[in-house]
Amino acid sequence: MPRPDELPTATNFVRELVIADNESGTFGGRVQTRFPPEPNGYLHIGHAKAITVDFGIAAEFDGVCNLRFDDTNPDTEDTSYVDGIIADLAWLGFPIEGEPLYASDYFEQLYDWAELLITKGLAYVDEQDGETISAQRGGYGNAGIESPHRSRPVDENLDLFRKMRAGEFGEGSAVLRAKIDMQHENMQLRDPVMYRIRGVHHHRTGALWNIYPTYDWAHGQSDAIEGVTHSLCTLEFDSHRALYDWYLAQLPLPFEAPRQTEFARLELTHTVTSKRRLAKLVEDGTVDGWDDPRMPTLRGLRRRGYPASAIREFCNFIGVSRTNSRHQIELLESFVRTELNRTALRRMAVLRPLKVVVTDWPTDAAGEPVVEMVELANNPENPDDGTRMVPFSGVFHIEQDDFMAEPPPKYFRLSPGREVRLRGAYFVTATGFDTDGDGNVVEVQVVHDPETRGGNAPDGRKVKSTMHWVSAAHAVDATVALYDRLFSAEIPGEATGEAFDDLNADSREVLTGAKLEPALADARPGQVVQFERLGYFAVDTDGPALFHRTVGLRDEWANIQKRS
RNA sequence: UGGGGUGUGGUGUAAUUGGUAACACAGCAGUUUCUGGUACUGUCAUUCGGGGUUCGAGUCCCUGCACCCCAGCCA
Repeated sequence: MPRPDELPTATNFVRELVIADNESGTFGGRVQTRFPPEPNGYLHIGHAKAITVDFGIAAEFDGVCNLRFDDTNPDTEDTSYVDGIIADLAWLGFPIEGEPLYASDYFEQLYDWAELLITKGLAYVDEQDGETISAQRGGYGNAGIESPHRSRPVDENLDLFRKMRAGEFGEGSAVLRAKIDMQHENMQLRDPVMYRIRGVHHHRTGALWNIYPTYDWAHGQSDAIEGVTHSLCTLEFDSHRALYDWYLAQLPLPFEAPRQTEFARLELTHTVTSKRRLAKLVEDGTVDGWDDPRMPTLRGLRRRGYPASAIREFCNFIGVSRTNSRHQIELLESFVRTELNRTALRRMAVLRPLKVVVTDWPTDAAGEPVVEMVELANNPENPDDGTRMVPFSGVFHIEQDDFMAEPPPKYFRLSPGREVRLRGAYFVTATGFDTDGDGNVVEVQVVHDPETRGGNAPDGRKVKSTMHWVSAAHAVDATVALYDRLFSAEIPGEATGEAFDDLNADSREVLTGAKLEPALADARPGQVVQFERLGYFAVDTDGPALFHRTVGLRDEWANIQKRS
């Protein structure tokens, strides 16, 4: 199978567009993009796609991609998000050099340009309230009504606008509007608001400004100031493009006007990515925080153990199109498995322990059970990772799932009278078992074949199953958190219209009695290892007393059970 | 309701720009295997519906249909 970084990257319409621009010399062969998050939340998997597209296109054509914070709305923005976004970006593999850019750095230029529009008779101050303005905008197919202030003289507009800036008007008492066309079929062009009055503290400009530009007035102009050529954004801005172009056409730009191109945002099954919903999950305590391993945030995925490279490869692979779609989260998981299969060290851990006693196990001179060390590969996919020694003795734990008193067809694991292999150790055969009052198996007795030491039978006989195990006397205790989809429905909210109706109440199962092989005591925070036959598990930030299941292994037995 | 956008297998993305549907995931059937993992092999669509142009259409034309976006002083 081709390694992820060798997988063919399909072309896409954005790349084709840039190539065409370069051939026609539209931007003089220059390519510049930008990634423009608003600092009011943390980055999530959807941003990861935008990031790989924005940075990827720039890199591919030897251009630059700047990180620019779109901090035009002080109501919700905060420096802590700025720092968080920069950190997440670096983790994903896109460290920024030097200082990031901010739309707020251009407030003065934006203001000057606004006065220019007023002077040209293309903008006016409107003192009507929001509801009135909204009502006058009309509706789809319905006429708009012009504001009574629409035709006030330039001087009056200028005077009013300067007073807005000076803080002489109260919050919400006036706005600056572009004078375009109240009958336009594109609602975005029905005299959009350019500035609103806000009396709140801005995370960078403090109390300097009383007025703040809207997204539409700030974004294209910021692109132009920076020399962006290809302004890539998501589909919902399609109807804003006409406005983007209109503003730019009225201004004396230092560069050729940038051009906006929209593509579909990334949606995943069983996942929500709207900031509002993610914030609510945190606020309601449904999850532990923005970095809860169940969150689709970059910090959540990171804590869960998702390798940044796997996320990048996934984003590169899914392509860029204009089709609204939702990718199966299984595809992302397959990229995670592919990467982890190559890189994760193998270890043995028993999540739900069942005690097994080897009744014919030898004792030493002191009458203690003999302890043998068996050698196991750290990663069969990568011999360079070497081997480790694991203690084996007469009492050990296996997975409760790995023994059945009455095995169904196709069940290959341990059951009375059946012989299986303990990975790297011995062939054992079950001779008996004990149950508690409820009929649960609480102990299994086995006999071992000394000839099979190391895991192979000299007579060449085969067993159907190889199982993992952990010596009881040497086991390290740990807690393991198993995760399932946060939302049980493929499309959260599809049935009822409310995503939270589809919350999976069992998205986390915490197992406190897990038994680990000794080597795991040295696992580093954040390290991801494979628990053999179970899946990949990430060491918690606080150390190996807690593991998070990143993703399970593909499970043929589970499929067989599902079918019957 | 006006405008804009999008329809290719179960899912997502391709198709040398009119030349006989590719890749991945999922599924199914096998091979290999000291992980029921990995790896490998095979199998799984005629391109939203209906017309038309053409030797030839996923690509062009006509006509329906479905879904998404736009009426924040959010981005």
